[in-house]
Amino acid sequence: MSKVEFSISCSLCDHLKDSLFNGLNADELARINTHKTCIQYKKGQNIFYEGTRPMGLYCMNGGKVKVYKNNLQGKEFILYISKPGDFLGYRALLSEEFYAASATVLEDAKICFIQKEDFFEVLQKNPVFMKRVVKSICSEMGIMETKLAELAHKSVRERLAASLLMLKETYGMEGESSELIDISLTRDDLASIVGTATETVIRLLSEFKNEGLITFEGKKIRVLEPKKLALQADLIVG
Amino acid sequence: MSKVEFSISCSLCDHLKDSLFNGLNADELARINTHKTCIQYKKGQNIFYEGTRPMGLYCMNGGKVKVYKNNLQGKEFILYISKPGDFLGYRALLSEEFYAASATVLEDAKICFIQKEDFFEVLQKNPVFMKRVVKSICSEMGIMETKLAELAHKSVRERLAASLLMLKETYGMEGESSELIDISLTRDDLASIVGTATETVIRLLSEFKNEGLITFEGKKIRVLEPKKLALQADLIVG
DNA sequence: TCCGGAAACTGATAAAAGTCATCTTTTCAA
DNA sequence: TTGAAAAGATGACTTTTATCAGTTTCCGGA
Repeated sequence: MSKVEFSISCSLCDHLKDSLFNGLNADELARINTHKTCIQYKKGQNIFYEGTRPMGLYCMNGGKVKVYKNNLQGKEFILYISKPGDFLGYRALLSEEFYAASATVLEDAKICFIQKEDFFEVLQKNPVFMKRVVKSICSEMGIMETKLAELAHKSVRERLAASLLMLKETYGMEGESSELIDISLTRDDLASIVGTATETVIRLLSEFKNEGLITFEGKKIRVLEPKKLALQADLIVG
Repeated sequence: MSKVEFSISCSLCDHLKDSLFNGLNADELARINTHKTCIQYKKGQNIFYEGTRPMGLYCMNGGKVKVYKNNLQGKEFILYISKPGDFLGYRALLSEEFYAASATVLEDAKICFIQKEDFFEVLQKNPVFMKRVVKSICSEMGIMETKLAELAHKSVRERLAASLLMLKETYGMEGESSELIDISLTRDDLASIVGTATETVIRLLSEFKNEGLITFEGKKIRVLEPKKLALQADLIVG
């Protein structure tokens, strides 16, 4: 397990345009850069643990990271999957609490760490940036409200279909009439996203496959019939 | 169904000290007051509906309100129960989206409506207030993350026990060795909080009663054995 | 290239929870 | 005060999903 440092200026970052930092001026980006450390993580490495104190903000430059909670029995539930341009761990930073979740690398990742003082200074001096951050957080909360209601009343089958569609929206690679979900998740990970047992995911995936809704390509899943999948997810009325 | 107006200055409000407005100066409170309208609602009346556009901020002065989402089949899931001092509907306001949930009065309520322009002006001119609002939202998100993980992996029995304890924490009236949950919820409401069927709540409540963990007092529930209930909720290790 | 462990898969079984039907009790308004 | 509607309760039954035990397949490092 190696943690290799790398160096990239925020102003030159490919993902600046997708990030909440987009729109900051040169001075502000320089301030963000001041004490920044950028590290390459390997699959399986941990970024932060639930219950520890946040010291700054992580900003994704490459790869994919899962943010999850474990219950007392060790069962995992994945709250988010972060991709380049996303902030990581800013919620606990802004609420001045310990991390409520842990973060682990799913696919080899490059992540920059920004000292909280630098982030807070830019945040306090730039009301437009503050507003954008607040808007993003509140939008995220709306998504979580929807997830809560779905988790409460949808069946596992419906939730799996909905999760596949969500993953397609976020990681989908366009094909002619179908889309490949370009993220390699184990059945365990998928179960942790849906909130169910691994065996149940395996069984339902093969049902969806037999029904012609999806196919497997190596470790990845291709969505053949998004409309029919949306019907299964009870997202649209049949 | 009558909506009776009433009048109260924020600076004289009993609940100012519990509210995010606490700490605002006289000028700022005056600005909040400028276009404020205060209305008394009866049980069952609606405050706002999912899918509509927020025009301002609701601030609870009395009573109790449920914030909930309905799924396509009409099943309800209660996201929050708001009490005096709480803000209502500020998430959608700050994310500039439509309401993602609906709000209905559980117990006769007095609610003030603050025009969004007034709220935003105070928010933008007072960075300390902004920081407090952001901190509160992020803290709320942490609670939702925990709820999501619990909903995913806890049994209905565990969730009901946890919900009763949560209600006790928020609405508990101290007794000698037991606490009365001072909010009258129907079994339907309780089912919508836990995310289960009404019959299941009824059965589990009578189990808890037979096990001596709770008793019923009129429409309310008294928690006799919070520690044993916490064990049932799998919140502490037995 | 071969071995060991992880991941994927399958089947059997049990437990949890939803649904439906029915009945009783409570509440509230005419 | 009473009668209808809402809320609460109970039983029978079904479906869903978890759990456990076992097998097969895949993949990376020695």
